Amino acid sequence: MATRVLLADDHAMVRQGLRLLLQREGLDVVGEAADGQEAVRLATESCPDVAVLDYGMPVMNGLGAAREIMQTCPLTKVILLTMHTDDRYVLEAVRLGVKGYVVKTQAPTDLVRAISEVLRGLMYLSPRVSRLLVEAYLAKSEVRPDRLTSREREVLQLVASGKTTKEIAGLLGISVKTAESHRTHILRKLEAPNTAGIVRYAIRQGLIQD
Amino acid sequence: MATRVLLADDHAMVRQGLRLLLQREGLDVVGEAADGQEAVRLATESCPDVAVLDYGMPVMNGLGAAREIMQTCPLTKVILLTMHTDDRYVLEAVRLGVKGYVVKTQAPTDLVRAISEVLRGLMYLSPRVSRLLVEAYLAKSEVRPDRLTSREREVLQLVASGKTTKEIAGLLGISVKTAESHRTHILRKLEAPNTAGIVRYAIRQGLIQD
DNA sequence: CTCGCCGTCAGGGTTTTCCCTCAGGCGATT
DNA sequence: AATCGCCTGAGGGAAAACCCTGACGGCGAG
Repeated sequence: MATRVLLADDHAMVRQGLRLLLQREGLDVVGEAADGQEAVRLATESCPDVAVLDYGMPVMNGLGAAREIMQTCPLTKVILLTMHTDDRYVLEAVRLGVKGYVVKTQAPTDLVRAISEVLRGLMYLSPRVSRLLVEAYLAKSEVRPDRLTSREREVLQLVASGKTTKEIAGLLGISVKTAESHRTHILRKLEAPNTAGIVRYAIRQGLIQD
Repeated sequence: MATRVLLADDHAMVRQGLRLLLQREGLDVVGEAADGQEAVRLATESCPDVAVLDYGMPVMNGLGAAREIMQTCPLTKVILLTMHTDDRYVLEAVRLGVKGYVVKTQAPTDLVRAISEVLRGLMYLSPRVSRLLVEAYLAKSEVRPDRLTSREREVLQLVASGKTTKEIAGLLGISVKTAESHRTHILRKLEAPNTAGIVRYAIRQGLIQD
């Protein structure tokens, strides 16, 4: 019996293309979803062997869907499909128990290989992704989530929403120097060169609306 | 002789999927590009019948690539492939001479239909897009003060990706003062108070990745 | 052929960000 | 008790962003 695969991506065009790619490899695509919730629903019904989930989907993103699917169908191997190679995403996903992490910029064979590997009980990460992980290991002997404190996250949201340091100080009832201090710490922890990096991070994490 | 198609998308996986979709329809995919510049280079060499360009690509986006391709190969019909249905960009693309505007959330048949339509000399817009266009036409008497020029959009992308004004000037081969000038105009047109607003706008419009 | 928009560049100004260092209080962990 | 992380705050300086004004050549529309 062929391997049963669930495919989730909000772009129907991309989804169909991937379906063709997988079918050509002899895989049985048993379901397609356009968002995370639909993916969870379909997975709950069929509990496929593999669930290939796009990271950036509306309603519920790939990571959220992965969490729920792995709870209801522990035997389903989840592979995340993503546009970016950000190491923090990978760490979060791996910590959650995702079996594969594949970047869309890679050749389709990468996804096919990922599926066969996770079916054998192994974990598969796209070359670029694993390289990032290795570099992270070498750089700091331990993989650190580099999490922001709650206060820093609060400041982060305000910065990303366009507030100046002075405004933030006023809003939080602290001195400008303190707000500035938080801002500096955020830049350090995120390894961002400037405000633009802060905003992109905040949006990626869903901390602010668009 | 089969229709010759150039395919440009930064995600190799998506690109391959689309290639399969198009080949299944009897189309001849004569080239694949991972960014706008590569697409322009390949198009200049082969001048295909149709160029299917993803909007959100690194180095040069789909609209920029479309502009250059249409200059060097006037006979090549350009179809933009995009994640978003933003009316402003549709209008700009149409004004530029793009023959098709297809949204990735649509079924693959939408792209196939678009190709056959533009080959017949017609214009094709995805259903959701054309509805927005009609609405825009109806409300046309109003002026759009916040429409960015192509140069401004170029600067916008660099700002949003974290580049400083000095770096942007170097990258574009213009003076720092000119880059600063563009930056100022962007802030005005977007009614944004600072960099954060620029980044959020760029991400909303899908002009930069993550 | 004007007129306006675009892209180019400049001077000169204020404000904000970015980057150091340093330090006290406070709560939790060791 | 001592240490550590977090929040708080400050001084001071370099860089970048922000905001005016003004200018000039090009190019397309009226």
